[in-house]
Amino acid sequence: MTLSRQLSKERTRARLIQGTLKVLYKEGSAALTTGRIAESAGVAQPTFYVHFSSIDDALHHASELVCDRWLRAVRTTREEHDDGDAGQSVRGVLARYIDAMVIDPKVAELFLRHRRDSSLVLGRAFRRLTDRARLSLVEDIAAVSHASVDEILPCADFLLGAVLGAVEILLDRKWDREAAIAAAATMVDALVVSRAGIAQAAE
Amino acid sequence: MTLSRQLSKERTRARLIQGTLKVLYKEGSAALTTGRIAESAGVAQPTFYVHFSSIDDALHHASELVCDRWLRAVRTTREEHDDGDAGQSVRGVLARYIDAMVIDPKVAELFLRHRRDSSLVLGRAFRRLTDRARLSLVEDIAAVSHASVDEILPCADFLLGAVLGAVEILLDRKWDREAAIAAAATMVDALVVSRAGIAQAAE
DNA sequence: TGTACATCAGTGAACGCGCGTTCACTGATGTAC
DNA sequence: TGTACATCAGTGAACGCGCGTTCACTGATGTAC
Repeated sequence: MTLSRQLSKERTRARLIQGTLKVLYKEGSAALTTGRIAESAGVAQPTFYVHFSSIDDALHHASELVCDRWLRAVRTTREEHDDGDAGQSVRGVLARYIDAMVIDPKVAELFLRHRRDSSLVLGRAFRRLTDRARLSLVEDIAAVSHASVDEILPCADFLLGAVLGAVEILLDRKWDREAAIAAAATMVDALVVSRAGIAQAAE
Repeated sequence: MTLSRQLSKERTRARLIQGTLKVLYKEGSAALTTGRIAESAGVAQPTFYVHFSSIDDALHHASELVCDRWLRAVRTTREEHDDGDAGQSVRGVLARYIDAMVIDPKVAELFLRHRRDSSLVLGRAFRRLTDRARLSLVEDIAAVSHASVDEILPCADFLLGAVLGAVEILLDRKWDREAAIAAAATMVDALVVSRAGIAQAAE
């Protein structure tokens, strides 16, 4: 069963991208060298340059993969237990966003670690993803609460903060999924209810 | 006006520590070399080794400085506008914690960036600081609300998340201080009020 | 189907560069008399 | 106070190492006839 050239090349490329994320997750950005990436992918070091022009190039493609996957997941993720409610309440919306991140805990960890670190290509990609997710989250929350997008837009970062806080707690295995989602929903509900006062105070 | 040897050495050492933080903040951990640190401190590169045995050693001392400074600040910071209320309400407690971080925005940014990155010595120090701050925050919040430490301890990460969320928004200059503190207080209040249900659901 | 040739993913070897690290040295500061 | 010597913070030069990067080469896959 010999693989076609194209398929074989695509597999090696995919392994290199996974290797990039794996080294970054396990050893940190200081250990992210072409040699370590290639080793993690099970190929010789110069093979890295057959697929990517630099480590930044590999990170760019890795971040595209990761971001696309997350955006797709947040659109399709449904609550496991109570399907009828899915996305129809604040709690349901938060559950979708939280679940979409927790699907791949290692990538979620990388996101939390690098989302404010613009010195790495990954950080800059995560920042763009954050901008998209923030707007999308506001729209979804507005749709299921008695608030307009404009009213809660100023709170966007706090809403996203509640989601990321829940994700963080789940990654650290401190709470179970239901409790984390409930806590995030409590905080978001309170913030949305007080939206008039907050919006007024904001710059 | 010649400086004494001891004073001169202490100054160079302090400049190297500041240089370490400055390079890390401006150029990221990838650019954190002994050469760049020494350059930032205005000394020759081998001078770095007169004061520190390695970059990790310098980071260790830098993190000690930063963490000590923050812990002192959180104890002494008082609200600027309404002194009478200082620390006597949930809002007052949150204001103290948030202000203590925002005093030095660049260090706060480094904290947010590296607090989950255990590959750097700084990250590990920040994690220990987080553990101390979390417990301290829970105690302070419990003292000003109708809740015991045990009741809100499970929520500790969400409380800290609200503080860090406010700090993040202030660093990004999206809100003013009052609005950010008010929003954090709204979320924390809601969480503390619902503490019984949350505590029950938590593992 | 079989053969001769073309393509190309992957590799070993080699290279220059920048880094961490060491060390003999300098000259200003400190000290003993 | 003055002098001779000791100390030591800071430095220029040199080193080895690991990294990114390049390249000629290999051998399996693809293709034309």
